[in-house]
Amino acid sequence: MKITSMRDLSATVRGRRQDLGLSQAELAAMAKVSREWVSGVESGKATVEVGLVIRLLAALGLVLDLVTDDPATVEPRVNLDALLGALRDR
Amino acid sequence: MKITSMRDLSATVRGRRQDLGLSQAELAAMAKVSREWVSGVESGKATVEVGLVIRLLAALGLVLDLVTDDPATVEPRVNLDALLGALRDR
DNA sequence: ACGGTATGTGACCGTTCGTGCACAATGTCA
DNA sequence: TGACATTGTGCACGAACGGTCACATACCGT
Repeated sequence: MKITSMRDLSATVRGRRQDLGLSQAELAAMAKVSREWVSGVESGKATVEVGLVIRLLAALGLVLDLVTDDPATVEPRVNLDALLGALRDR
Repeated sequence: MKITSMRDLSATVRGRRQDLGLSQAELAAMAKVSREWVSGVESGKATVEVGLVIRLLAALGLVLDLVTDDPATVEPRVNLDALLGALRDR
């Protein structure tokens, strides 16, 4: 599953947890976080700490794979529009 | 690149940024975060918000892929040892 | 319909985030 | 070696974290 937003992440977490037949409380105990925090992740809370997320994924038997978006790109390449836009109001 | 810890993530971010020929400041502007924050990520800070990390990876042209650790598993499967250990002191 | 479990949500609290700034340390290139 | 850019680190501040407790709602098997 490609993760480009918190929606993708939350959906994958919930689906995997249910596939494993775990409650939020059980998963929370395994990952050493609170049940409410798991609920937050599954509803797409974007401000959760990435370290805890990695722990959660490990408890679910999920591994993050980081791949380049554009396989053809070898030469250094910059999104100039994004860069200029971000720099405009500085 | 498989991401199982913050070390993996930070190393990948730094490598990719340098491949693109970007400074931390440029990358920070593109992802709309502070330069200091980027420095923290690249040094393995585990408490950074996952939403900002996703923005950063997008700016780097990187996509997260979430795959199951054990491809053979179809039936619900639980790491009972981990679960019991976590529940023990409750 | 009923009972128990599971999940969502809000408030409170102590802690820590992310930003911005300043300065030191490091790297780079002529 | 000497500018200059880049990166690391500490501080103060407002904002928000994650844990916990409480309660409401939703779900499920019988």
